[in-house]
Order: sequence, then C-alpha cells, then structure tokens
Amino acid sequence: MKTLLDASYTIRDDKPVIRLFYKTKKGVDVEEVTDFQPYFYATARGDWKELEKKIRSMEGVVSVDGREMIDHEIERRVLRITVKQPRDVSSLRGEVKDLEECEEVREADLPFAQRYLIDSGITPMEYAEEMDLRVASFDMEVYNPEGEPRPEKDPILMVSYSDNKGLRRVWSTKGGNLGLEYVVELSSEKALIKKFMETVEERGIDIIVTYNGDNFDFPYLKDRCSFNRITPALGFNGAAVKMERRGMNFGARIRGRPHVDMFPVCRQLFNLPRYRLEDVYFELFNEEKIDIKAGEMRRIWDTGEGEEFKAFFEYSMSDADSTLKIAEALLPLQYELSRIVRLPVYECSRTASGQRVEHLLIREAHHRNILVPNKPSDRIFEERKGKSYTGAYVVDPVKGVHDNIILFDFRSLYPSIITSYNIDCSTIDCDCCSGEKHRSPTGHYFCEKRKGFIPTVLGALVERRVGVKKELMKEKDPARKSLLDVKQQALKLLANSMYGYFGFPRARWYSRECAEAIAALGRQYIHETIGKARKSGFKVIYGDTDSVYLKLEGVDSREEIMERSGAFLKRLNSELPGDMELEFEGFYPRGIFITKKRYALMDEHGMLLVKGLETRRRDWADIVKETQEKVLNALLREKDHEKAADIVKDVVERIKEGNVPLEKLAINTQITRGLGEYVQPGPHIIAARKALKEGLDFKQGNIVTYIITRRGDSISDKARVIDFVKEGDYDADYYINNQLLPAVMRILEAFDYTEDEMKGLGKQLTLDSFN
DNA sequence: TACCAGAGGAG
DNA sequence: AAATCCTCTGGTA
Repeated sequence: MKTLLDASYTIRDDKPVIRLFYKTKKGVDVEEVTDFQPYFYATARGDWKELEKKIRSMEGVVSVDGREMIDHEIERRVLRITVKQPRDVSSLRGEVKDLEECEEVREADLPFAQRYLIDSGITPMEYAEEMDLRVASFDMEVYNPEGEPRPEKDPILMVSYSDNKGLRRVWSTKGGNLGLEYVVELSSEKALIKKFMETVEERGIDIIVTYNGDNFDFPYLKDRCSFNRITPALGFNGAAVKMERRGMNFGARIRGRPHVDMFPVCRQLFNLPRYRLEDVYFELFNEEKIDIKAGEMRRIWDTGEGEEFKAFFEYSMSDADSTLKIAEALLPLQYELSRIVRLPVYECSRTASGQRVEHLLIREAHHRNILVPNKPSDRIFEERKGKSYTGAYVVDPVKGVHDNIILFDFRSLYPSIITSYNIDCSTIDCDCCSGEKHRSPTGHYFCEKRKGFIPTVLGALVERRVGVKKELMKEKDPARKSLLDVKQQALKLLANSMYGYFGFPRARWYSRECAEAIAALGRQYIHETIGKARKSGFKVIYGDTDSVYLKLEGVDSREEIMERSGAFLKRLNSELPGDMELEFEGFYPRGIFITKKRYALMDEHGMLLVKGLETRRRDWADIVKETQEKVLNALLREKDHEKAADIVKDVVERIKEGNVPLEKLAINTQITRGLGEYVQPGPHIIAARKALKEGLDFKQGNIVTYIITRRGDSISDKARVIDFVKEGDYDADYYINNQLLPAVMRILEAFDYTEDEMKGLGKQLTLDSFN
C-alpha cells in the first residue's frame, strides 16, 4: 500500500524524468519514470499528410503519429506530436499552429506531471486515511515596529509548530525563562529557522499545513532565509520552498511534502463575515481562540517580561495548534477531492470548482479517446462573458405572516435535468432524433440514443453518491461513517458544479445553449409544479428556482396537511421523467415573507430559519443583526408583537446613550477590486484608503471592518477602520436611522408599527386611523 | 426623485 | 477564474 503525495518532473541528461513521491509504510519513496515523453495534438485543415511532413522536420520533434480520436462527437484523424522536453510543447505549439495546413493545436497546455497522472491513471492520495500521514502545522510571529512588517529588515520572533503526533513547539529568540514547556529559546533567528526545518525532517512530516502560508508565512520565511544566507530546505532531499504564481495570489510549493494552506480552503468551504484564523476556529469548534492584536506585538516583545509577554507565546502556540485542528477536520475532504479529480492535493486544494470539474472531465475524456477542447482565448472569453442568458424563476412572495407552511423542493434539480435530458454539446439538436422527448423550452433538443459525455460523467458521480449514501446508512463505525460522509460531500460538490461549468466563460466545454436549456427546463418544472399545486388546493406563498412554499388555507390539522402533501407528491412524481424528483423538505408552523429571497421561518422545534435578511449578511452591524433576530423570535415563536416593539425601543435607547461596544457596531465589507479602480467608492473603500496612509495594509480580497464615527460630513467621511476608533466614538443617528430601523421596520411594518413609535415619539395619527 | 455602482445573499 | 436573480445602500445629478 502506498499513497501518492506529490508529482513533479525534472530534467536529467536533457530528458524529462517524472518524480512520484509516495508515502509507504516505511517512509517516503520516490519513483522515477523516464520513459514518458511530452506530446500534444494537431488537427489538420484538409490534407494531414502535408502537415505531418512539415511537423516532422521541426527541431525538437521526436515523432509524429496519426491517431483516430473523437472530436465533437466525430471520429477523425489527428496528429500526435511527441517532443523531447516539456518546454518544447510550449515553444512548438505556436510554430505548428502557424502552419497553413494546421487547423488547431490541442492539449498543449497541460502541465507535464499532470499529463502523466492522467495518462497513467494513477490516483493521488489513495489510502491516505490508512497510511497514518504525519501532518504538521507551522506559523510565525514577526517584528513589526512600523505597522506592516518589512521582510528585508524585521526578523522572525517565533516559529510555532504542532504535529499530529503530539510535538508542540515555539522556537524563539526570547522566552526560555517563561516556564512554558513548549517554548525553546535559541540564539538567533537563523537558529530557529534551522530548528524548524530539522524538526520537519526528523519527524518524517508528510503534509505541512498553514493558515495563509501562501501569502504570508512562506514568502516571509523565504525572505528571512535569504537575509540569513540559508536555504528554506523543507522539501524532499532539502529542496527549497518554491513560490508559484497562482492567479491573483501565490502558492508555496514544497517538493514531496504537500503544503495545504487552510485559508483558501476555508474561504471556499464556509460563508463567514471574516476569515481570520479565530473566526474559522470558532465556526468549526465553537471555541474562542486567544488573540493578540498585531499593533501590540512590537511593544509586548520589546517589554520582554510580564503576563502579556507570556501570553504572546501562548498565542503563537495556539495559532499552530488551531491550524492543525482545522486541518485535521478539513483535510479528509481535500484528500477525497484530490482522489476523485485526480490532482495532487497541493494543486487540488488551491483550485476553484470550475477547475476541479474541468480536470475531472479532461481525465474522463482521455479515458474515452475524446480530444480535449482548448481553453478559450481572451477574445472568446470576453465574447462569452458579454452574453448572459435567462436563469432561474423566482415567485414574488405573498408578503406578511403565514401559518402552517409546507416546503417542497426538487432533489438536485439541475444535475437531474442534465442526466434525464442528456444535455451535452455532443447531443444537442442531433440528426438522429425527432426531438420529442428531450426538448427544452429554448427550442433545442437532445439525443435520445447516444449518451453525451458530460451526462455520462455526471451520471457516474450521482450513481457513486447513491452507493456511498447506501453504505453510510448501514455503517455503524463512526470513523468509517465520517469518511463515507466526506465522500458523498465531495461527489455532491462536483455534481452541483456541472451546470455552472456549462455557463462558465473560461470553460473548455462551455455551452451557453446547454446552460440555457437546463435553466429553461428548471423554470418549466417549477411553473408546472406551481400550477399543479394550485389545482390540488394549495396556496402558493413563495418559490425560488427549485423550491415551492405552500399552504392549505383553512386546514389546521397537521395530520391532514401531511396526508395531502404526501398524496400530491406521489402523483406529481409519477409524472416526472428520469432522475427527477420533488421532495418534502419541511413543515413550518409560522413564517414571514418580506420580498423575494428575504424571509424567515420557524420550524416545529421553534428554531428560526432566516434567509437573505440582514441577520444573514456580513455588511450589517451585529447589534442590528441580533436585534432583528430577537424581533423575529418574538413575532414568530412567541407571537408577541408588543415584546418585539419593546426590544427595538430598548436598543434605540442604548445606541443613543452611546455605550454600545464597537465590536457590535462594526460593518464588514470586502474590497472586490483594486483600491484605485473604483468609479464609486463606498464607505469601506474610503475607510481602507485612510487606513492605508496610517500604515495598515489593504488589498483586493481583504474584508474591511469599519465604524461610522461622529467625525465627518458624508457617511464615507465618517467611516473609519475599527483599529483606529475609540470606544464610544460612533454616530448614534446613523446606527439608529440607517442601520437598526430599516432592518427591523421591514418586519414590524407587517404589524402596523411606525418608525417614530420606535424612536419613542409616540404613535402618529395617520389617515388610516380615521377609517 | 431617479439612477448607477457596488456588495452580498439565495438557490 | 461555476451561473443568474434579486434586494438594498450610498452617492450623484
């Protein structure tokens, strides 16, 4: 048994050598493959013989073979061009493409090691769970005398380390006298870097995890290594950490020892107001993590004694501990995705869902002798991006409070449409069918005889998931149960991204027609469902994409509601094709609907379910979100609207008094573009620009946490990043009139309350009160 | 008051 | 570097 951790290649004697890093029972084993040669394909315009002749004469070409491959569902002859070195692929692809006989160059953009994994059928991370991998987390604290640390000057103060075999360390140039068993004081920065590297080697660490190591810890460590004239030798046989460009960000690659940065993983997996280590830790374990403000670190370090100084070391240790704990919770899903998609875990953990689906498709295409489509050029990408299409249908809700609400939804609506209607580029408007059954309202139809490529791949994912879920039901052992659960989650993630992939302008298998057909069929089914529900005596309250909220007016018996729901589902499902199914999703004794995508429900246990309202949004102050939730509870659970009104009046008073803590007033908003690119910068951008001048670092992707203070004219003028605001310095008027009241009044208006009443101005007489 | 840019949610 | 639909805010004219 062995598990593939990493794959790369090197050049030896002018020839490429694939290096496969396996973890075995004994340790890490490198397998070298010397007989795999890089290649790519070319398709010919007309006569391929002339093209073949010309390519053969090119420098660096080893051989040219004709092959039969499937291209757009047609079998055709293509030329496979084998070259000496991976770099020859990139240099020759242009030359070949420029030949007048050449139509297209294909599959010339796959990284060589990934090409090998696809061709050889090797699965990364197989048996990872049985291999008892050694995982270590690593984190650093650095000196920062002037706000942001400068890697060319400011030294590393501590390196913290925690592994899943129980070793915990903070190596530092101070702190040996603190009596903390994990602190080891060393003589110099160089010594602590070296100690860290030696420990990774000695402990036989397989996987290194960090929290934002890609963009902070590793680049900084590398810079400090250069300063100290040492190599950041963390890889197999002392290979140096390598920084790679990955889109907007960096990736820190370690040869043979995958580095998984939990920060991008968490951003993909969770939806949180902020993604600092403590936020994610709280989300996963519901425990507060100790924190020290970056601005305080320099002072605490220089003081060099006392409780704060000790706490600094405890904080550093807890960073490594919590990173490890997060990794232990989330790595199994990363391993599973890596296996299904067949990308090594370093790459897979950094790829977005579109890339993952695409890699899976490339692998499946190779398997079926299908020629992989090229990535779109920038021009085609822009063209595709410019044309959007009609998506899902949303029912305008019957606004206000409702009792006894029934929720039905389609199980995996889009995946089931794709498989049931066989939606694919290769099956669209085929010549062999009349197009009766598999027809979309967009006018296109899909072949009823030959199964398309994407429906086949998707069908296999769905089928595998059904199998895993069956096993899961039978399994008793908790460890195996959680493994199976991770497996089904990974399959679900991939299956659910297939529809989005069709409409993704950068996709190789892009098809606006397919995406459009899927969405149109979705609309057709939800419309039909609504119509049938009405015919069966249900009142339609709301619906979005694949769901309908219904009620039976005048029926109070839960038993009768359930019975009629069951009967309705049974009849409706008997009329649905293929894999499609409408399911009973829930019963809610009470709910309030505000607008499309904004509503709240109370389930039978009295639990509140809020959608789209401020409570669910990161860009509203906590005090508002808390109050709105209390109001909803008073209204839906306790049916006490006077209590709801009192809650609001009380909070208005507290805000006015000026002693609401800043953390409850903070607003979180993301910087979604370059700070200079804004046509109309919002308060968060103005706050970030001000903070930038005062030494804080802000860039695209960061989330700004700010307060509307009392100083300034416009709201933007008043916005300041929370770090620079003193307790009590907030604009009470703004928080009452622009935050609290709009959020709660949307709900309380259903009960005829007015804003002035909430502000303690008494109920104003309106025209209505005379009627 | 109407409109736009920007953000973040739902499914 | 998965799609579209939708609401809401703050700024501007």
